[in-house]
Amino acid sequence: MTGPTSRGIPEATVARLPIYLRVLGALADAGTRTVSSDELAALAGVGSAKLRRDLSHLGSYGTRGVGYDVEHLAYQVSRELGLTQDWPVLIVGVGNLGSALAGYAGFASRGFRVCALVDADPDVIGTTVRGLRVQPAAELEDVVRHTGACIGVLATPAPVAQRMCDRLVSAGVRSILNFAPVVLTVPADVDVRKVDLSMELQILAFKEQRKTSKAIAASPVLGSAAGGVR
Amino acid sequence: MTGPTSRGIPEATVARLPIYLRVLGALADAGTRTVSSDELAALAGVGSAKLRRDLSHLGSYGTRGVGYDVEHLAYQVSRELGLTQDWPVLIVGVGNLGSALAGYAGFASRGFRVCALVDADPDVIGTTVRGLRVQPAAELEDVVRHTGACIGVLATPAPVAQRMCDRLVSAGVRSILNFAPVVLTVPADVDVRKVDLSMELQILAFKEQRKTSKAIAASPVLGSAAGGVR
DNA sequence: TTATGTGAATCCATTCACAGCT
DNA sequence: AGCTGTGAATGGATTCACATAA
Repeated sequence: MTGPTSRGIPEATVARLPIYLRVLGALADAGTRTVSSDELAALAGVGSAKLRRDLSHLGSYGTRGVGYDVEHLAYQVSRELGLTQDWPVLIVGVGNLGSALAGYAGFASRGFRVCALVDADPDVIGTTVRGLRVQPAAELEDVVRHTGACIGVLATPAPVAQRMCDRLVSAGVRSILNFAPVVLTVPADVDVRKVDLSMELQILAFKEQRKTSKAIAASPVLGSAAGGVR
Repeated sequence: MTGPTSRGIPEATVARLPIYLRVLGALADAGTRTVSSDELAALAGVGSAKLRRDLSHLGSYGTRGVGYDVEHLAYQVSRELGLTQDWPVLIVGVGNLGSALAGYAGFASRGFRVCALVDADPDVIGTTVRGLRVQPAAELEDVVRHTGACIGVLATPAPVAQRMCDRLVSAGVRSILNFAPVVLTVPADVDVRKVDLSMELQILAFKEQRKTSKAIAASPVLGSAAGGVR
């Protein structure tokens, strides 16, 4: 109804579009004009059937017998993700992580513009980080209005994250990227994505543990002692 | 066969265990002895049926009519994730992000011990970051052997990430957390998890875009101009 | 002939609803 | 009476396999 593909791209597909976009960018930089679903899938680390299904949700941008035009597909993916426009981003909390984020090159290259930094610490307020003056957290609402920030990044300590989140929401921010190790409560029309650095490590630890115990079970000597009771 | 629950916890469940663990920790700190699936689910931001299904994969640690013992459940989740042991972590690349990670409190509290930092930049080598001397990337293999590092964290620029990854793998590291914006190629027995900071923002942008266009379509004035062709 | 796009089958995850235990 | 743990139903995502188009 609303668009070319009767709007409704699966969540799982959206989560992979940024990967495809990155690979397409690398291909374009290398001067590649055309790419097949097999090649693109291999570079992105997914199966080719999955890739074709994903792209089919955007429309028919491939050519049978040939493949996809790299430039054109990259543009279509960009547009679908909303990256053809400029997104002003406000970072709340300018500690180690916050200042690393402020300087992260991957943001600027995708249309994300860090437009303001705020912090509550008097020692940090007023200092310049990556060319931006850190503003007082007390004036967060003014900063949002003044910069037109659309997306808020929370890089504060856990105890104040919910409070800062509430203030972002009441100032009109409806998309939040949360690095603080807490589960935020927000109204239904606000989207929160959480990046939890230690969570990722925990999942790795789980898998590493399984690999290690499998290796022990497979060991002729240790295996019988550990698993072979009976 | 191998354990209490015939090994095979769904991927999706494993990804949520760290959330439950965090909430359980907060409850324990607050002195709560017992928690029901409804309460725990609400705090974790999931449905209670999903939570009970998830926990059922670990075993029967609840008491009908009562709920779960906070301490005991936290221990069981910890154990399942492999957090009752110590995981030496090596960070490769000590730029802004790498040094932020080196000081991240969430690591230490979950059994992850940053055991070494390496970098290729002569200006950085030899400096002390978070109490650790930065060692030369040239000696990466020696550092892995000497520290017994199990998990490698890649926080290098994109162009060198694959090379550093290869060297980690050949030195025996089989679990890698990748912050560099590239898709790494590794042997089948190596696990890689990728944290892509701009990817998360891109997904938010996609949703924000949908919200905005929905708002325009719903607007009596702008709606007809934007969407209602024909 | 080659490689896309997609029905159809399959697999996995979520949700419902309630039997069973305390 | 209350809450867990789980069959059964549902819903999404992945994979297969091929009709279709260049």
